[in-house]
Amino acid sequence: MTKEHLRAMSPAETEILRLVWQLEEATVQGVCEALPPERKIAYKTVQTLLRRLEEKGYLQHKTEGKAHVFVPAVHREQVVRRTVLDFVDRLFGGDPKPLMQFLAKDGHLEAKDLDELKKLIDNP
Amino acid sequence: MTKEHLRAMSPAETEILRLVWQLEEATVQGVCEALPPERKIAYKTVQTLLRRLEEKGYLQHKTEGKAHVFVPAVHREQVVRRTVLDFVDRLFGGDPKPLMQFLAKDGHLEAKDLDELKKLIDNP
DNA sequence: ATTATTATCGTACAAATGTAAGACTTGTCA
DNA sequence: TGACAAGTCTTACATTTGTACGATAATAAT
Repeated sequence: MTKEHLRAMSPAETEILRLVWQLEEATVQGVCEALPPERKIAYKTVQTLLRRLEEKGYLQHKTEGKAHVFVPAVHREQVVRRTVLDFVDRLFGGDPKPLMQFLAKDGHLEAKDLDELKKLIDNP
Repeated sequence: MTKEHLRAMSPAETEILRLVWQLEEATVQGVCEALPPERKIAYKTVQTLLRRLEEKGYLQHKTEGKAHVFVPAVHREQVVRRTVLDFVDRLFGGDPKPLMQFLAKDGHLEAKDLDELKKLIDNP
């Protein structure tokens, strides 16, 4: 259970890790391109963030050509779980209901999504 | 709208601010007592955190006896909103659905809560 | 092969964060 | 009214975070 020892990611790191998950595997370039255009952040900075994520154990890399290709080193689900629970702890003292409520009324969900969600609630 | 200028709270600050919300108003003492017993953190540290929250504009204080009584300076709903949306942005790229899903199946919700939630979904 | 391109690696550095101790002040109780 | 307890105010300090540059190394193009 290596997972317990993972130091928490910082917000900026979280942002980057999400992109690696999305891309499944990614070079620095790749991440840079996947960034929302309004998010101005230097190549070198992304590089640093990826390196730190690797140091912390969230990513690994293989070398391909001259570039590093980063891949997740722990399951996304696991990380999401820890991160969300921690967030709920800090902001709501561990009670997820207020968060659900907020999302249901303020979370910009489409009717379709809400429907899906109800199904999800019914068969867990 | 003063609200836009609020610097983000740090995780530790969030934890403390939540307690002030819970208590409605609180002294350093009060917050210390409201902390979960497993959370070991010095009086002086709580004091620092409260001061920083005030510097950042989340709290104000009045003096009562020799102690400061801290009270929220911005609406909780507002802060929660910004904080949650920011969180969803970083971890899910702005899509709240995965978060809802996680909460629905992994969020330790009681059947009763889920029911409530469904009602909430139906009349938003 | 020489050059241009593109990466990485090591380094930097100010600001924020988590954590708290020491000095000084002020109500409070004997 | 003077000592004491409980506060605040000032300061500290190691770490982490956000942001990035310069030197160097590897690959691709000519």
